[in-house]
Amino acid sequence: MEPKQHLYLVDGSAYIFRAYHRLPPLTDPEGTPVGAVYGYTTMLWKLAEDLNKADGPTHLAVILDKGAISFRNAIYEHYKANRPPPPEDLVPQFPLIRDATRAFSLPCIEEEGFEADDLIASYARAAAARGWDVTIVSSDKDLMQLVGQTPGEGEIDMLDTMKNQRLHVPDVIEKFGVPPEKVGDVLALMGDSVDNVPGVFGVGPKTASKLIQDYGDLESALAAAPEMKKSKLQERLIEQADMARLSKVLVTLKEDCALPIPIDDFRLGAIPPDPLAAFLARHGFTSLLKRLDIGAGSPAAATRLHPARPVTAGAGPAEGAARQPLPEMPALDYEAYECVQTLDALDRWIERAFTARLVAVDTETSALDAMRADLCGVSLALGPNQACYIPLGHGGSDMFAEKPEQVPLADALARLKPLLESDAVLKVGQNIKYDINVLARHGIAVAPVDDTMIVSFCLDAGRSVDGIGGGHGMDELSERHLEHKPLAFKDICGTGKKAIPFGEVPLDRATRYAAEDADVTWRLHALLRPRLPDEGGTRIYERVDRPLIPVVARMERNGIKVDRDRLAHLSGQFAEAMAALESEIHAMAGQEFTIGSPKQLGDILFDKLGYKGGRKGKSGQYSTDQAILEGLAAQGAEVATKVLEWRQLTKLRSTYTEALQAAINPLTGRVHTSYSLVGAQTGRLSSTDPNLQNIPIRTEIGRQIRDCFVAEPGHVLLSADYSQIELRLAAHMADVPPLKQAFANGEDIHARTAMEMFGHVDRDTRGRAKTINFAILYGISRWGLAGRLGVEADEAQAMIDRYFDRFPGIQRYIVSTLETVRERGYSETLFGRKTWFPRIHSKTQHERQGSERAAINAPIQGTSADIIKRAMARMDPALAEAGLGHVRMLLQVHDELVFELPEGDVAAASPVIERIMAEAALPAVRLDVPLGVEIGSGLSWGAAH
DNA sequence: ATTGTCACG
DNA sequence: ACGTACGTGACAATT
Repeated sequence: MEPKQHLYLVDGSAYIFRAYHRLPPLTDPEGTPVGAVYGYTTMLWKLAEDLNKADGPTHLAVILDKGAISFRNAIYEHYKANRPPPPEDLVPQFPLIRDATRAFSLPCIEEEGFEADDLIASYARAAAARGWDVTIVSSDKDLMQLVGQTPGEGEIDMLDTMKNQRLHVPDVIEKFGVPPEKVGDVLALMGDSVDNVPGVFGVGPKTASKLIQDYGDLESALAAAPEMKKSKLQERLIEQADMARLSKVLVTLKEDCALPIPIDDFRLGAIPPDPLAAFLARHGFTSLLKRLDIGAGSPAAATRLHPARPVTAGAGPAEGAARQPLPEMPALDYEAYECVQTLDALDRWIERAFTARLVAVDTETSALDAMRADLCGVSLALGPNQACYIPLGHGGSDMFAEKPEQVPLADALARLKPLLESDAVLKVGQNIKYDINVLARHGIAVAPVDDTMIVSFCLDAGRSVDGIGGGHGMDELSERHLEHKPLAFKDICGTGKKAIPFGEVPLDRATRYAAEDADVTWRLHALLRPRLPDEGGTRIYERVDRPLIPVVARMERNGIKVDRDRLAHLSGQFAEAMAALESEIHAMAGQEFTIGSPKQLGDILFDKLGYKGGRKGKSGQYSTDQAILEGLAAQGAEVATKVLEWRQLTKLRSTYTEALQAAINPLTGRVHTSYSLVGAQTGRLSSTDPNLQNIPIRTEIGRQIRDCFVAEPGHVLLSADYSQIELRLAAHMADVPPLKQAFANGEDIHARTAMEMFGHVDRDTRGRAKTINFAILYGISRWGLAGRLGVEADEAQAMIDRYFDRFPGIQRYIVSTLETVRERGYSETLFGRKTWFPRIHSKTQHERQGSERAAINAPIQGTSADIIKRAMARMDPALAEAGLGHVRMLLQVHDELVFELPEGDVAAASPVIERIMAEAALPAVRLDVPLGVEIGSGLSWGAAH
């Protein structure tokens, strides 16, 4: 049995007139008269206070008149013609009623051609027919026709908030002498001078009521008139029978209007305080504002957090959950989608979205790069199958070509902007950072947002095995959670040479594809988002990853400047050197071959030239990787040295000097990478297109590429990086006193390790100690360490044993971490980020051990990622507060942040950046070790180190 | 599409 | 019998 629903319908237009006459002529700080608005606002406030009561409304909407003309004017041209124009200082208050309603995040309905009464009647009947109770908040006598209860349906009553009276059937009978269904007949006879309903002249309330009581209804009374005793009344009843009939039509409410917004959308949720506070502040309603801040008795009191939840297939409303069970989601229906091609249709969707307070959004573009792609359209979803596509850039760029009917881009964006920027409406996306950036380029700052991809990541990171079954892409999520395979992009646009841009796809197919994406996103959100609190994902999602979305989006839009000429120059140098090496290598090999082919190279080196190196891999191919070639070089094989040099140059040239030039965005002149927030299982970011997290630094020749990343004239690049952050975290997490102490004292940690391990420090022992330290972080194996150090496995084992001995805590950490991962299936960072290890119990030793090493590393690497993410999220506000709002954060490279700022601001910005990074774990986690931050600046990235 | 190699933290 | 450090992404050759 469905819990009882209770719909409140507020007659907003009628209310404002009453409020106007009852309240003093207040004006707001801008001088706008707001007396009536204030009255209206307090009325909404009072209603909102009932929101959490057991017998209060579950659904609510405000209904307004739109325009002065309705269908009744077509029937009777004098209808409402007597109305005096509204007072001058009331006129500017009409639009504010809508603003006030929006400020409460309540739906606001108005429909051209119908009066508020008709919409109220239609909604009331529709809701009652579903068994809902309905309260009409009004004192309009016309609406009293609706009061009562049809058997099997819900009850309709009225509420007069000014008199604080509820009106039921007996009250109507008392007022009119007839039951509600006869009220229309009474009204028809008596007429209404205000609305200019003629009625029968000389018949007032008393007479009208008496006539209907005596004869049953209007027609019977009119029919009986000739037999009545002669009187003025009888004469007029006969004479004006038609006027009475016309009046009946005028006072009869139209109860079957199309409902512009489904009733389900009126579902109440918590009222977000921010938009309300902004409204109250703007209009100087300080006493209400104070009550809101205090929280006592305010409508937002019960739920100060963001309401962030869907409306119908709810993801667990804060306080209304018990009332509405989660309905089954209907199967996906492509026919249900709407292609929005007119401004009116668009407005309707936007209004509905405001009402729903949660909308899934997806943008379609001409390409994958958010910083270059053109907008083709936007899709919205408000519930399962309630989705639309708004084409905006279809039909190609040819100005003269015939294009499908579309809302002009600028108009559509102007309408979408308030919705997409509204604090009160949560925008849900799958990888919404992309949409944020596309729309940011059109001047829309999308916020607040939720991201299904990131929700999935916070729940299920690492769940995939070999990339199968645990990814966070939409198609994959849809198949996994919705058992639905969405239309494939390539089936819509084709693939390869035959591919067409999305803007060329016919609208019907585009609508199916695009609206489906929004629909699926909405459904995924409804399914996944409620899992966060149940599965311990809320903390990391709400406190770390979600706040990072707009931050990373802005970094991507900032981009970084690269010196194209310098890159081109380097490229040329590399090419020359490569050509020289190539001929030398060919000469040494005694033949020409493709040096870049490991297969050919292996055959030349090992078969033709006879070097020793051995086969490797199931392919039966010779391995020619760096370690092997270095081995050969050590034996005196000069070819190997040349090949290594050649390889380095080709790598640098193709991956960096050439690719980076191509990556310069022609619109901005800068390089904009794309960060993935779900790219690394540990919680690290990853960078693509281009990858700016692997720019060379280790070799001199590679460093020249870093010098090509430059600041704008008058500016510098500032690089701030955590020093040894993972080792510091290991010292804390494993609780290793000597390591903690060394960090507290600011010692050279590798030297300290060398001292502990070997009893003395020199270049060799420090280098070996460094290797061992990293080995620990990565989950050590005797063979791995042996290979790295060039010693036998048992010697490596002896060193590991000694390390465990000198640094007590490390072994305990490893054992207990593995124990928990084996037991629970996941590891956790200090901030609660989970990484799953589905193969921790694998029967294959190799797989199992691989998982074990990753499981030892994940909490450390992941905690480091959490910390820098927290620093990033706090950085812009901190800089702004210090008057450094123009300092731009450009890049993140795992333990490093790169900024661009005017040269003169380095001294002011450095301590702010340093502090935010060093204190990023606080207050959630108090580390036993300090977080060291090193800062440098210069004209290029290379110079900033 | 997969493999080998190598750039980064 | 295997094949070793954790986490990534891009390119070129090869399938």
